[in-house]
Amino acid sequence: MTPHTAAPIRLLVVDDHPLFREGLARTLGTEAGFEIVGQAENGSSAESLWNQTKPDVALIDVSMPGIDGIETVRRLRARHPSARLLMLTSSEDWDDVIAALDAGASGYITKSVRYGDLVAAVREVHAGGRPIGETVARKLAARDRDSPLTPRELEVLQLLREGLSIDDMGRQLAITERTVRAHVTAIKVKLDAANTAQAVARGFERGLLAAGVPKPRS
Amino acid sequence: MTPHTAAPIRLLVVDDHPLFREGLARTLGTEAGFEIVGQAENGSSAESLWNQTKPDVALIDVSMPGIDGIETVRRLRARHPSARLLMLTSSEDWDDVIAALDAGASGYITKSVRYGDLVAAVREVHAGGRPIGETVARKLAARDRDSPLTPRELEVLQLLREGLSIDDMGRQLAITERTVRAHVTAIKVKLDAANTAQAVARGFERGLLAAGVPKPRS
DNA sequence: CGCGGGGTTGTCGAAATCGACAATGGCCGG
DNA sequence: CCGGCCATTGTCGATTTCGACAACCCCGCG
Repeated sequence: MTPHTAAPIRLLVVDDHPLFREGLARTLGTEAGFEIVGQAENGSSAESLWNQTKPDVALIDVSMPGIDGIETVRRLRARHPSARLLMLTSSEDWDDVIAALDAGASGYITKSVRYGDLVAAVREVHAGGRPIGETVARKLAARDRDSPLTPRELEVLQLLREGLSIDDMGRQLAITERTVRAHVTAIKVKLDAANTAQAVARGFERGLLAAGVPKPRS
Repeated sequence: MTPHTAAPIRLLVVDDHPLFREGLARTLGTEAGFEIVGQAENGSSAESLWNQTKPDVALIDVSMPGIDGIETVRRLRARHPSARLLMLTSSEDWDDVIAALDAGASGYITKSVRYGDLVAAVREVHAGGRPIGETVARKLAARDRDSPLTPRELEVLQLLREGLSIDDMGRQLAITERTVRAHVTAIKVKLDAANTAQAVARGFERGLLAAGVPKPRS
């Protein structure tokens, strides 16, 4: 069972839910070849712990209060380009998947996987691989054709979802109402929607909008 | 600490996320006075396992594919009126809180609590208490103003999602535009939305609208 | 039987959105 | 270098929706 591991994989677990984090740490800690060197409950704590412990791999939850997982990845990446970061997520949010990989995550895995899959994923990341899971990979490949909207239009759709009026969106984006209307019109055409209301609905249906809370504005 | 516990609390853990369930089970299993007698990943499995193992307390996740936690509680309650069921939830959804307690859950606790709180809650449930957590309790008291939509309003929200105009909805529902408007207004007020667009978004966020395809019309 | 809530309808003017057109400048890839 | 896509802005009137009133009917509940 335990073939005298030459050097155990040193793990840092980052998750805001104590229950999950604790359970995960304890479970992985019993796994052969794994060593939990730290637990963090938020992004800033993760940063300082990384500096202190210099783990081999960090398991980072996507959604966290304050500095979220994506931002944490970005920051760690900036200071430690060789860091191996495996994202963990509960909901399969494609925006987050893309954002995470763009930010420099080595892998992306959902919390719905079986325990052994997670262990395998950690080992793969440690070995330099980029596990992203079958379902995630499949959807990721299909994201191009599933995103008929231009970046700007997507942005407008986000604001639309938040209930802003055309005027407010104009102010928010620092453009004229006319322009916003042009975008909204384009969105409705592209999503085959009769209303802004249906446009938003289509956004959710197509995964352009996540079910969670709207992203914080920069 | 004392290994010779007179009678350990026999626990059944029900959660669809293997990672979380496994971690929780292992962690609680090391706790003095606790014994994990089974793990279930869905409602039906939970039922049969309950019958087999007759646990003292069941930890049941709210959101699960297929038979969800609420329904599981309802079924277990029906067959085992004395069952002690502690609900676990990741998101603080008040509708679920109410539904769970109505269904017969003994307690309700969020996954964001610290580990010790969960242990305490399990013990409290086992002792016949009804822990519901401070935040949950506070919001529960205020559930009146969080009132969900009336059936009719929900129906209107569905149509709104499909992109129908006020007029079309009127025809569809065989009522006047004025009435539809009244419903729409009520929806926006209740969902705290500024637009129909945001109302739809809120519908998705609150789970009033499913991400799938709209239901076929009769 | 009265009370209250849900569902229904009405009116009004004010506000927002739509729709269809045309035009400019920037940037990327052929 | 040119064509095309994207973002931007403009104008026009027509249409839709909003918001805040008030009112009625029906039903279940105490």
